Amino acid sequence: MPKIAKLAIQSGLPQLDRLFDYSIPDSLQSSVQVGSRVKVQFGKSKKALDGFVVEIADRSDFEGKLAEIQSIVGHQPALQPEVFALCSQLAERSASYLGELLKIAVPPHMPRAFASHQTTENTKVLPGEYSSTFETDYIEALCEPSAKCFALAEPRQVLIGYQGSEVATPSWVSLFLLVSMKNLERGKSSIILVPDYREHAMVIAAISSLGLEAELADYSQELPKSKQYAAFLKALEPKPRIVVGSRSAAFAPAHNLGAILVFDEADRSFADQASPYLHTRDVVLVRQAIQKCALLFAAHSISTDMMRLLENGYLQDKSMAFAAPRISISEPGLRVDSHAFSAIKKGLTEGAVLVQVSSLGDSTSLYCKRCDEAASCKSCSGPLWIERGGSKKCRWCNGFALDYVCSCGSTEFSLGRPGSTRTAAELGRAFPAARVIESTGENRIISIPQGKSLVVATPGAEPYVEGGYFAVVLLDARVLLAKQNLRSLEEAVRVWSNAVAKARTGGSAVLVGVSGDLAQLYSLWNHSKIAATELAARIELQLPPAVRMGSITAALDMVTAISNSLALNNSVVRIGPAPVASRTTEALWRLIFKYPYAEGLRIAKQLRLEAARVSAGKTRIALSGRSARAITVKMNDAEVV
DNA sequence: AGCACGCCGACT
DNA sequence: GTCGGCGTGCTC
Repeated sequence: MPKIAKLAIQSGLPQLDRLFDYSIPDSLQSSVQVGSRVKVQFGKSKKALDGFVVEIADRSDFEGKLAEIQSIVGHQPALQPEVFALCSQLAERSASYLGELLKIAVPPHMPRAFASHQTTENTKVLPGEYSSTFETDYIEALCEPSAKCFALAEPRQVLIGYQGSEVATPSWVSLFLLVSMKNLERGKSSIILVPDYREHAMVIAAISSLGLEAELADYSQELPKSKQYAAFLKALEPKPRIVVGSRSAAFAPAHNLGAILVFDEADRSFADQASPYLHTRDVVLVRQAIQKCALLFAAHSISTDMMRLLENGYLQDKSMAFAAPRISISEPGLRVDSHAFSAIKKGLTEGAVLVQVSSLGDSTSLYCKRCDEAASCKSCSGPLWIERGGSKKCRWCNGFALDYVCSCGSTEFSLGRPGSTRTAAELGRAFPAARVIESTGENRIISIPQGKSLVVATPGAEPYVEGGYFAVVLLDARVLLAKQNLRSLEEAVRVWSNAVAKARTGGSAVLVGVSGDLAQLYSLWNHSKIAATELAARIELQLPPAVRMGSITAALDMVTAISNSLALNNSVVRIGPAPVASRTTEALWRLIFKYPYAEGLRIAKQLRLEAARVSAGKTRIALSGRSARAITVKMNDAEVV
């Protein structure tokens, strides 16, 4: 009896978000299985498209004549049923469509990388020969199927050992690897998600020093596409693995998935900047619900999103037990005040010191010496700053303004707050014996050797040093706090804490220029009180994450039509529409809408229908020449405030 | 996305 | 009479 296959077609067309039946030719009867990637002729397109077998059935409900599957790609099913379920649920929830999610979840087939891929040796069974600072019971509890936890991680390095070798690594790395090893022991896989390549490098380094490379599927985005495909193929094998990666690894196939482990979920890099604008936090919450695996978030601070999930009981608090770091605070005053100065001085007598500054370059701003006017770009009127090399540059358009003259005719300027370069130069003069290292987002240093180094770094660019820093000074703490942004407080606390976590045991930290309740709570490392207070304020103001907030961007007539349809749901609060700056000649308007979490799925479905109806036939052509979406829907857009 | 079907204006 | 404009709709 010839079978038919129900296929999800991988295409960029929203209206094809359903299954299509194809007959399986005799020659492929034995090889086609659920999850197989196949080539099919579809519609009027000349070249064959990729499809994924979602179901195999005896008969079809389709009236017309079925086309045949042309060929099969690869020999392992490329789309696991769980990953298919994840993609379809996320497509619904994000007002997107299956094809777009499949593009994220399954990389395109690469014949050469496929041919050279070799299956690795069978996983060696771990005899539990590891040593750590964690109780076995604690690790076991985190590994329980369906355990959903948050852990405030000890803000320092700890030791982890396996079969005689021992390494010092950040506490969260140690914890994640212990959970992964426990899973390997039980024949289960783990997925470790990290915000960027420095954390990625830490995890990979620890895995290799523990001798676990054979089970590693390295999902790094830094690797060439062929290596990324090799990692996908390795994760696809029916063997337990440790998958390590960033956003895209949340979709990685995994044999017998035991746990998903996420470090620092509030880092911006977990929010996708491209459609369907998903946040990794939401992706893993949905995946956990589908696979019933363990889910563990760890961080050095508590985001309001984590706090919300802890308060409503969705996550269990499994914070590590540790001694709070020593933090002193100083009142607003001089930028490098006596507290900061003496901490740097004392730290440098023993080893490396970390100084966190808010921005890179030489000077964050420029003012005319004669009329005190702020210098601004001639072409876009953005503020000028002085970059590392000493040139004047525009913050908005990145253009150079080398021969800038103030509108009053003066060419004499005074400098604003120092950036990393000038801070490094000034501190270098004050501490001539120290080796001064500057690390910024543009020019990042992953780790430095031990020794008397003075490291000046912007948030997120702090290098690791083995054993940790003797002192950590948060120099521009107040500047980070004062950003005009809904999340400035939790973001400031997060970046301070990630810096403090790089101090050694017994090292000191100084929070410079912040006073009041926040400074008091911070010096006591009372993250739960800080997060609870912040969440309470958001609930009072009905701002995320107390409610969800989304946005719709399109031409005014389309936004208005969709806004009217949203108005039918009286739990939705609409703000706008307001015009937004756009690079295209066409004027774009944006509507912001707030809605309760429980309404999310219904609203996403409604918006998807509405957007398809309103934009039918109105696809505009982007400047690049490619067709672009006429309507952009973000179901979770915290950036708009 | 492609591509065909379909129903109204100026042409050998 | 009919060639062709691109609005509408379908793709197993």
